[in-house]
Amino acid sequence: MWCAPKARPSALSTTGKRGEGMARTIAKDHEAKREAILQTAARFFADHGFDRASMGKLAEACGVSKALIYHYYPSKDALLFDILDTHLTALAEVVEAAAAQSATPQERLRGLIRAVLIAYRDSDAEHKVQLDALSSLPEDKQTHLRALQRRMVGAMSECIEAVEPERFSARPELLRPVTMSVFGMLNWFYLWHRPGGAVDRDAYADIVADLVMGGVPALCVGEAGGLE
Amino acid sequence: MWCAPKARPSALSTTGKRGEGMARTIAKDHEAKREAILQTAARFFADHGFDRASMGKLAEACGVSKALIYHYYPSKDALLFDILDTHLTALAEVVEAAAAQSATPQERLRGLIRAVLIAYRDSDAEHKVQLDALSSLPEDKQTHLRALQRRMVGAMSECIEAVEPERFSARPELLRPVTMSVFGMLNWFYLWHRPGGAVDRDAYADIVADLVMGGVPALCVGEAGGLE
DNA sequence: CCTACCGATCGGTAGG
DNA sequence: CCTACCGATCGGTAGG
Repeated sequence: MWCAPKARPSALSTTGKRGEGMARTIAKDHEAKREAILQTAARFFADHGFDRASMGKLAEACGVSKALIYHYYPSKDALLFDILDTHLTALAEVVEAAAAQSATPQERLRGLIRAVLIAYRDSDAEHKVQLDALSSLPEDKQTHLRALQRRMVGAMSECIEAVEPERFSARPELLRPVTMSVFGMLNWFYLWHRPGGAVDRDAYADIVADLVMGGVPALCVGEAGGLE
Repeated sequence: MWCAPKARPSALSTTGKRGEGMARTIAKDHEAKREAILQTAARFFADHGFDRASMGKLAEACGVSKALIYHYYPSKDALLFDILDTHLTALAEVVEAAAAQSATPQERLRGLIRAVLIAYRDSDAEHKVQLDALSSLPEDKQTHLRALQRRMVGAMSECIEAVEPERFSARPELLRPVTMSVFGMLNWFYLWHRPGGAVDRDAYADIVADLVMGGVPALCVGEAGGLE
């Protein structure tokens, strides 16, 4: 991370034959600094909006120069991608682990919903950035990230289906809307939740779980739901 | 519709007309032009993101000069505000009208949910712009718009409460999270719904209504979930 | 790891 | 002297 070309001995030195000679040690705190930038950037982008947040102001918020950020990331988009990739990868793993728990379907679904909200706790910024800026990424980057989202949706979908298998085998077209309803409830949470309020994340996880588990049996089977 | 500046059947195309000899009147189509700009802008801001959408490109999409847009609106922010104010005012009126219907609480809630989704049908662009850009408006403008949102939330909240008054008087702190859950489901809809799919807006309205009306009685009052 | 810059483009406004 | 507009360009600032 710090190059000192002027101080380096010339190629005439005896070690020159071996090429680079001494291996440049990668700074011990390289990774730590990169991660610090990543986290600060997520917060900064979330607070100001990705487009309005300039790299210069971000550098200021990080307490480093703009050039340093460009030392770690080749572009603003690359920084955004790393934020979202790190976030969604962790999230997909959490969700799939919770979905693989051996328990009753009810307990597993409740645990999964709880796990998502807990995972969101320390990722409000990343979550917001995702909603704000994911679609401004180049298509191939988007494809990769949306695949991670799809893993989450798939795991949730299976857990929901397992709670009422007969109903969803009778009305399979209901599974996707119900799954998306759950994500709607969860992904909307950060917009109205105020820490310290009467309903914390665990309490809200139970509300969501109760609504879906209590509501699915009430889904009207009789009425022909809107086939176009 | 507005993307092709060559053949515009629109109200904005009077520019090229000869019309010599005609006295300049106060444009009869002034209001029509303003509304055309408003609608095109909503679509354009939704598609490209408010910050990335330049006034120049918007003018191009409208088939007019940038200066003409500034003739109607003093600033980009003023245009954004008019989009959101028009949208949210109409929405608040729709919601309050549906909430005032005389019917059983169940029918009223179902009708309200349906009314919101139908109102969203022709306002996907405005809805998206709201989520994308409302918070970038100056504070006083935000305050005015958030008051409109609060009217919607209030009407929905009352309709939900009326379905299970005893439960919510026993656990009043549940009303807000349940209300927000419903808006989460509704406001998330546009992100996954594809027109022509198996579940259209009316069908989804019924799903949401069933989930909340079936789910609220299942909300656990104590510690363990009360599913019967 | 910074200062010094660039090509381009931004939102907004001039004269006529 | 007005309203309704356009071609051209302003001073600043963006990402890099």
